[in-house]
Amino acid sequence: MATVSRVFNLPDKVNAETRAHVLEIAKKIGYFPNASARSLRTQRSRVLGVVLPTLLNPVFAECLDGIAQAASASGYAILPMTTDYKLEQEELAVNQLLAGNVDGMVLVVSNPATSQALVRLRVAQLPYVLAYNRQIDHPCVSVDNELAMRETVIRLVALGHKRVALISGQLAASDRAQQRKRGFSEGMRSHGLDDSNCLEVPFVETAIQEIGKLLRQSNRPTALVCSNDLIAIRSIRAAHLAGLRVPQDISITGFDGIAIGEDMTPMLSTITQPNQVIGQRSVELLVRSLTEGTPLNPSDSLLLAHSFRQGESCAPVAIPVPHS
Amino acid sequence: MATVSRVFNLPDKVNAETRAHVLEIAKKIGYFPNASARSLRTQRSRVLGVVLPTLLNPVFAECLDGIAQAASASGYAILPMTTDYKLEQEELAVNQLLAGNVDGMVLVVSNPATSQALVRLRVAQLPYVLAYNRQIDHPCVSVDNELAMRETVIRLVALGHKRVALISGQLAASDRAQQRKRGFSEGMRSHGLDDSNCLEVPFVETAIQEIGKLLRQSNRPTALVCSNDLIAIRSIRAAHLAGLRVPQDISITGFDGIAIGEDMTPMLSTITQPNQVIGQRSVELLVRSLTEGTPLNPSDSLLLAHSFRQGESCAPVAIPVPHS
DNA sequence: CTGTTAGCGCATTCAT
DNA sequence: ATGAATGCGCTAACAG
Repeated sequence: MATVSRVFNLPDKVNAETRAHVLEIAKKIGYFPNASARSLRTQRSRVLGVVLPTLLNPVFAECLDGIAQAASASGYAILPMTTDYKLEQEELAVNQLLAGNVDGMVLVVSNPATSQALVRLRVAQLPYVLAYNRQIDHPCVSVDNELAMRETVIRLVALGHKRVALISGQLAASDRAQQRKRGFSEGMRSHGLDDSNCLEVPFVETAIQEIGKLLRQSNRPTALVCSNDLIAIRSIRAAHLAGLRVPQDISITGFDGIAIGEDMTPMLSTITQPNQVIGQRSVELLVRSLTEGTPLNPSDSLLLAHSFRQGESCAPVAIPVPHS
Repeated sequence: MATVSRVFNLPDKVNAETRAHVLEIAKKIGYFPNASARSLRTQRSRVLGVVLPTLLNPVFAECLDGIAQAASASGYAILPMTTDYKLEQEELAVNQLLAGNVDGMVLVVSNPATSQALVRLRVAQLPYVLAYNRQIDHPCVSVDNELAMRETVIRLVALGHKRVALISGQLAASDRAQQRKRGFSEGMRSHGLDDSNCLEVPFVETAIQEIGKLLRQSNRPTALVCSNDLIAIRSIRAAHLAGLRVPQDISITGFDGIAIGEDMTPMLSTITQPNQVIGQRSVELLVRSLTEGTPLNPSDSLLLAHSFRQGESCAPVAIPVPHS
């Protein structure tokens, strides 16, 4: 019995032919170690919990793909839960995962600074890594949202745009949205431009209409900076519905770099994050901590490089306002 | 100890004040039942395995979302694995899930008729449901791919199209692709049209170029029927790159009904499947079988309704060929 | 190198 | 309605 256990866990500590014999019989009778018993005995499940807002935004599906890959490569399974950006669900998910005996968690939360879910994790002493979030008190894997947005504003300004609006998702539900807004404002103000043109489109169902309304105003913006790709895609749609050509009549940028943006026409101009890599690195941090038994610190946080995908949804401003 | 167990599992079988007392103390010391011990004892993990080709195609992300919802609603957790359409990975995933003590599995396989993974499941006596696949020997939740494709061909023919090409993903890696091709052929032949115009684009990287090549031929098709939405989106791109307008110069249809197709311009005309519902129903079948202890039969299979989303990527053929 | 033993935390008899 | 005892299948410590 102990020998069989060794064959599966410490194969070197058992004689080669004994091992072969055991393996042969195992194959024959279809035996393999029972995961629950193993977990009970070792107090480790080799399962990682994953908490994401939704799988319906490809940015998180891509990230989960990376998480799944990295976990699998390290011999871990994953147990994903979605929160739909709701705080209660965030806590619920963490509790269920905690009850599920996961060894650690990767999560994307609404706001790390105020998250009760994270408090629970701290108390439970469970290792965790935040993905996409960025906050001084937690180990995070993310990009520099502010910087990326400032850079984008600079690009648009260089193309001659002066009336630029930010189209943002629900600000309260996401620290990323807030950081991106901050970056937008900084970028605009540093050029002496008005940063107050911000449209929050909290509901998917009505987003296109609301953006359309903005675009039909007489003094409409010449460029839209969107806080994520899904909103950018809807903005492009809204522009078309309003009779505007993208990018000739209006420039539009996104944020996230979801794969499908590259196959659209016009190809989405956007800030790309390495979504799969964000997932992978998060898992790697977690696994390293688990393996080495070293606790995870905020100082372990990773800031990954973003980049700008040129795309086709941005162009120089159409009719430069005559200067005097 | 037994009382505490009852409080968590059979609350009615314990005195109300005893229960309250236990619960209070549990809260205080942060106690909750250990999942591994419970699984070991009951021989059920309350975890469902999920095997999908990839999360990078939104169709499966949407389905997984449905699976996660339904599982959560029934008190089950899910353990997803992706196969990237590879047979070895399919088997590997099933084996790992089997070793992981899952109570049942929802899977999307390449070909149910030949899948070794399914043989393993049969042998292991583990309940499972196939999603998207459709095969007489297994319990499946799917739509009628052949019919949907025939209907689509009819629509295009009604718009005056005669030279219609099928753009398909890797046929060998998916029974759906084969069924859809069959439906295309049947539809074309029933109208006396040439059904031999089929382009297989196995690799994402080169798909757009290959489709572009087809579109630059002198006798190019006036409509493309694509075997999934991702390919349809790439076809639209290829058409634009070839200088063709969609739908004025060429009509293009998809299959799957991924949400993002609705926000594109032109809005994707496509056959929509109820992706989240496919996931939900699959889980419901599984859970019912698990709960009632009744084995799952091929006769439990569900055929869900598809529908055609009108979209904007189809139009009457531009220059009808003069008839004599 | 292999076998014996104990106990991980729980659900489930069987008593009470 | 509650408590005491057993074993789910495994790993780890120890003995041989």
